[in-house]
Amino acid sequence: MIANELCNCNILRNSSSKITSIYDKALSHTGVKVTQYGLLKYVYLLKSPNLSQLSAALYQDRSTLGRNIRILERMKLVSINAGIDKRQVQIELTNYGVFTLKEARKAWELVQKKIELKLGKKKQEQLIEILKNIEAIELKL
Amino acid sequence: MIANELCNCNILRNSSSKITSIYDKALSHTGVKVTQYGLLKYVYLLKSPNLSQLSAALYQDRSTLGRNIRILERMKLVSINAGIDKRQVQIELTNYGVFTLKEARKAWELVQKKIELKLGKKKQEQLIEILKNIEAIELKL
DNA sequence: AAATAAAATGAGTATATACCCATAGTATGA
DNA sequence: TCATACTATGGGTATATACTCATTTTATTT
Repeated sequence: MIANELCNCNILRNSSSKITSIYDKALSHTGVKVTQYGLLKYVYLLKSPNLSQLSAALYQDRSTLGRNIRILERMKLVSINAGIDKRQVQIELTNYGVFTLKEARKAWELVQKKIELKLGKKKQEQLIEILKNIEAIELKL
Repeated sequence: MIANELCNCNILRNSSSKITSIYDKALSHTGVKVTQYGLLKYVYLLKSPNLSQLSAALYQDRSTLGRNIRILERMKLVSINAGIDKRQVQIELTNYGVFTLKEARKAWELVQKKIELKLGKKKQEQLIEILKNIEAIELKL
């Protein structure tokens, strides 16, 4: 009665997990994981944002972001300071954070290219297109 | 110097997260999340497996499985008993677990169909194909 | 049979994630 | 200006996940 059809959700979860571990291994010598690289990148791109700005840019929960950022702080990659508005925290890359971001960027470029080669340009583009579709889905539930 | 190109890994992570929350909402009235539904389904399909069998079927870490199964045990959805080989634990669905699995299955079918409609058959198939490619990737790192 | 190897699991530790609620600070409207 | 509403964040709690190491049991090899 219950068969084992492919679940869109679980195949995506599995692929996501698999590719995350590939990227993590490719970045491992830099000391950061691909998720942390993403965070550092946005702190850089948004030029010392506060948590709400970061979480809006990353479409992630603020408290999640807060926790993840505090890990980067422990790792001396970012500093967290009170903003002029004292409710806010201003997040800045440390020098070590900038250095690490650049190293991670090099490693990221390599693994990204390798994946693109393995997958081929056409499938790569199809994937992006389909995932955009998925992220745009709003089901009435 | 550091631009914001699309990262295969992060777009997959985001899509995975997004679609997980869609499935979770669709299943919410059954009391289980889509990941837990997947676990229940495999306990059913594998007919009271032990942890190693489950983790092999799901390509997941054994200790992860152990923790997730103990959550299902707390929820009275499965029972965990010692096997004949006393190292093993035998995992069985309770009656409530079977009932919940069936309810979750109905909800899963609905949301799965809705997603397929939104996405279209062609993209659906492309997605599966591409994700299989990704899961098969073995980079020498 | 005794020693050793292998298998199954659990526990410790850690990250990533989200939800809800409390609190502190700021802005706004009467 | 004072009460109220809004904003930014932190903390509690919970799930999902993986890695490493210890322990218990079983299997294998002298």
